[in-house]
Amino acid sequence: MAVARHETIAHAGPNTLFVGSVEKGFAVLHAFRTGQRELGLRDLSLSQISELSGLDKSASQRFTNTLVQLGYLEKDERTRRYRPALGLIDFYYTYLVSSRLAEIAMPRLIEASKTHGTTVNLCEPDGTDIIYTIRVPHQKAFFRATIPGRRMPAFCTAPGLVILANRNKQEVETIIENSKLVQMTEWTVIEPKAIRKRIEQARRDGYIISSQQSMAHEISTAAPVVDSDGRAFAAVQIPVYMPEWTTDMIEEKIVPLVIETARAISGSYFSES
Amino acid sequence: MAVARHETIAHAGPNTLFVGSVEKGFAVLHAFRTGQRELGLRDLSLSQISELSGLDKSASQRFTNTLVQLGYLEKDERTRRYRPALGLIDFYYTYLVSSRLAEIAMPRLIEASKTHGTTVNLCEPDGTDIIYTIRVPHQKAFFRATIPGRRMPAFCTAPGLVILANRNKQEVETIIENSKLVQMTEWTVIEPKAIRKRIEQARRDGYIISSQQSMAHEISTAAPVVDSDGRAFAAVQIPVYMPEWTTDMIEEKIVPLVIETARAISGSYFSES
DNA sequence: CAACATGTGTTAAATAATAATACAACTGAA
DNA sequence: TTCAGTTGTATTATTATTTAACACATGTTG
Repeated sequence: MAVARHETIAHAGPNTLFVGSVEKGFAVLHAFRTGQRELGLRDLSLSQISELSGLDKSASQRFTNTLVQLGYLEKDERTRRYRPALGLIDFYYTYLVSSRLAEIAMPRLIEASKTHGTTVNLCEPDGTDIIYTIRVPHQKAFFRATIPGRRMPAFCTAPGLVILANRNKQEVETIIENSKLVQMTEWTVIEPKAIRKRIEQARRDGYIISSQQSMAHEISTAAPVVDSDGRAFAAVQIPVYMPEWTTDMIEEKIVPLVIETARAISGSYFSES
Repeated sequence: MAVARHETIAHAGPNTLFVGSVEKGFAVLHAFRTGQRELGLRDLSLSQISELSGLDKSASQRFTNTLVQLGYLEKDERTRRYRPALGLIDFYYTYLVSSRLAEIAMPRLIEASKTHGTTVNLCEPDGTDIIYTIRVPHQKAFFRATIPGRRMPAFCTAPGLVILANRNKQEVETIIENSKLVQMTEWTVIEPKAIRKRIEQARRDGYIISSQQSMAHEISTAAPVVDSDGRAFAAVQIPVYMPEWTTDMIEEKIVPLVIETARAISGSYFSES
């Protein structure tokens, strides 16, 4: 049982320096993300939380109560349901404010978004995913697609692929192997060979244009942000939409903008410190 | 001692339904926010974490380790310092994706930002603060001032004051009483009488223009987002900067835009459900 | 209205978190 | 380079804190 407690949730943090209660608290918070994705629910009942987090009823009760007291969840006393509360926003601020990358990138992303009136995003890799770190929105889009913190698979997104293009082959293989290669749209490329080819192409070009790979009508262009060794640790991405934009227009206007913005960020990043 | 454990950090969660370890985990994360604000540090050593969080060395060690394993902190093995990690971004997503307000507001804020090429923000009240929930940035500004999750005192910000203008008097008094009335700039109004007057004015007008109250050269305009009882629970805010914008221009262009955007959000909010 | 599901509160039991300690690794001054 | 001081790491016995089971209350649905 002493071990089972950790196994249940995720890791084996087998040593005495791992506090399981912290993990369980976060498990409750994550239940809301999966609850939204899988069940489409904004708020969850105690038993749903229990289900989604893998904690038993008693534990769910204690952690939920704790999170309410701390201001990370709020409870609707009428429906007895819980939902994420404003306190959670603090962590995004905490992350960004201590990120040198974000500080350098922000003004350049804003500038870039004004050039052609497009959305401009900064993405960072996390395992087999990329995460949208900063978004400067300009077009309306499907709500979830406009929120910072959104995760997408690296293998089928422009930012994911340009980042892989500037990583060594072993890393690329590891990511491809561990990715769930699922179709996001009917055009999504999921054959490892074809994916490697696209990465190869992106490495030669220094950018990538990715059409309808993760969302219909969306064409996504991205270029890598690299450190002094040429290793990518982020990407600048600009999405545009299909009837209005053609590949020719993108090649002419978006590609140079994306490349230049990414290069400027890379440059400042390792010159300033 | 049994009690002291809770007292140390913050609350009295005196019952058995409160899990102290969760609070301590968050205390470590918050140390980074205060560390950034008070010491200007991006990363913290173990002893700094201990200092800032109020946890002893052993506890800091355990919680820090736990948070690293969970992906919320990362450790630079060379300098032995810790910093916030990418995992923290998940919570912003979790909050926004389950917020009906955010979903309704997002497209309207984007639209509004294009009208005159200005930044447009959505703010929500939290105790004596307001928090910038969604930002659609258009102008470059002091980095920290551009990040979602930023907190500002309600009493000296346009969004704070318009929200108070649409709350009952008791709530207003409570907030004023509990606020630390400090000068943010040399023009900040900090006398309770004068603050009440500004709130009164904002109630009559349905909006507020606030000049250099929290930042030099910044003029901030805001209008309330209200529920079906007329109670404000958010605000739309547009900041503009001083040489370029004059009060007349703001009255003419920004005020109607802010009011209309806030009204549209309010309308959708309680019509859709 | 009954049967069921879900939420709430309390408890004894013992696991998992604690804080003290000792050791190791840096840091910088002499 | 050495040494003192500081900071980080690892281990442990102790027990306070979390646990899970239970019983009760409340709401929900056929």
